[in-house]
Amino acid sequence: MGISKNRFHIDICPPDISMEHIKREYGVSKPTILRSHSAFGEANDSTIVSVPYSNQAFISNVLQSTSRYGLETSPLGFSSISLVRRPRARSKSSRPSSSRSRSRCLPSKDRKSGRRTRDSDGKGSSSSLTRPLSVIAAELPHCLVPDAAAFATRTIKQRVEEYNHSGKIKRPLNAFMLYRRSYQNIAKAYCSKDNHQQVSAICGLSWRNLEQQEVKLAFKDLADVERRKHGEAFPEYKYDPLHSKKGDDKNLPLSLPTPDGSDVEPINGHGSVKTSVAKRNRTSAAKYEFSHSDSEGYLNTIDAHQPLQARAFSSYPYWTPPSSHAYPAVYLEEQHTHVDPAPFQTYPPPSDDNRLACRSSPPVVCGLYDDAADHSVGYAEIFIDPSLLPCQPSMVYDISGCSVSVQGQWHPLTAEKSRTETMLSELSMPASSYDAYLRGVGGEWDVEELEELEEPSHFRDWMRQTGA
DNA sequence: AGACCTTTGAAGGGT
DNA sequence: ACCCTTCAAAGGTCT
Repeated sequence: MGISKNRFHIDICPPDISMEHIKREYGVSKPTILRSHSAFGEANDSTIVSVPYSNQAFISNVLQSTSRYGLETSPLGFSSISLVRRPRARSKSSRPSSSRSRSRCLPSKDRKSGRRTRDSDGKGSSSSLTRPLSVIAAELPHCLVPDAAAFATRTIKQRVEEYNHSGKIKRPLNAFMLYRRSYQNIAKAYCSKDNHQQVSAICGLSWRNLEQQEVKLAFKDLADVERRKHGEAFPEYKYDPLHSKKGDDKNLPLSLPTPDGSDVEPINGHGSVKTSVAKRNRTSAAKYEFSHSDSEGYLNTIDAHQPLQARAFSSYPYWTPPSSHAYPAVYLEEQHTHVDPAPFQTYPPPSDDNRLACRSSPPVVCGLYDDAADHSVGYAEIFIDPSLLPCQPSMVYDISGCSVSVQGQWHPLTAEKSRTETMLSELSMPASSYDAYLRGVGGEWDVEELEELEEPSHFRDWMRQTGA
């Protein structure tokens, strides 16, 4: 849904709320139903209600109500976003081969100058953005903020697996890319669609003009970690832009040794392999001496020094697909470490392969990344988006003996067990969701009868079996 | 189908 | 040292 200047739209799903309730809930006199549709392709019709906003009380009402209703767009200080679309670059056949896009035709200095011009002349996007995304994110607990620290500290095994999957070694993310990755979901809330031109513009504006220096320094530190870990995973990798042009390197197979010395298949990459052991002399001066095995300490260090962006790094231990706000999102993740899993619990988000019916059959149940590289004992953790629970978001649940983290707090509880069972029963999840939960995607998981999991001990046993 | 768009920053080669 | 280019993400848009 687009966002208009004076109204914003709420996706109420299912539409079991009366107009009177909407008026009372949101404090608006004339809500307008824009459309009804089947948001999940099933019987769960969704009603988009357009309501005006003009005061803080209304905003507060909306934010407090998002535990039950999905918030499609936010009223936080934004007017409509419109980008002045640049004329498309000439077709490949009609332009010089050395230029691949309009922007790339320009010197970097001119490109940056062009960005400033677009911003300064008022035609740029999100000129009404007045607060940095990190601050806005802290006020939108229902929005996902991917864990940049967890991303930057991905293990060598994870990075090699990514390389095996993509067939090429990706460049490490710089500070802005980490920042953009963290707050893109916040920025999306102010885009008409998942328009990444707008997302980039919003993130760029926030990063360039609004974000506090401490936040940027923290992301730069994470970028240093990302580069260092990338170098550890691919010690022979060397960025080679002259030979990495898309399309030009398709016939340039590279044989890259893995960190453990074993050979891998030749690849098409955006890097080349140095025959010598010499690597670039990294000029980055990490503020914190940090080993991957001590990511918790690293995060604590960051949090102690940079309280503002702690929200960004500690993040939330769950992942909420954009279109499934209205239902609890429950994820299942294999944890293989006895260390506080906070740095690892959100990355990577469920892939398309193991994401279960996020848009088709809420509640969502996901099997997350399974990284058994460094750990031997696996146990299950379940994550529930607290903003989607029909109760206070600060509650901590314990599902069948498994620790459950809510709002970044990790508490292996025993006292709240019955509450969880009560909560689950109150959710009235359709049988198909349980089925999906048990089956996984594409039949990758074993299917067990629901009855066998009614008892917590059964569930725990089941998790141990499947997690072994 | 695949390039383009949009952002910042890293890193390479060339001058 | 400076300039220029490419590419990291990412999904809609365009050719």
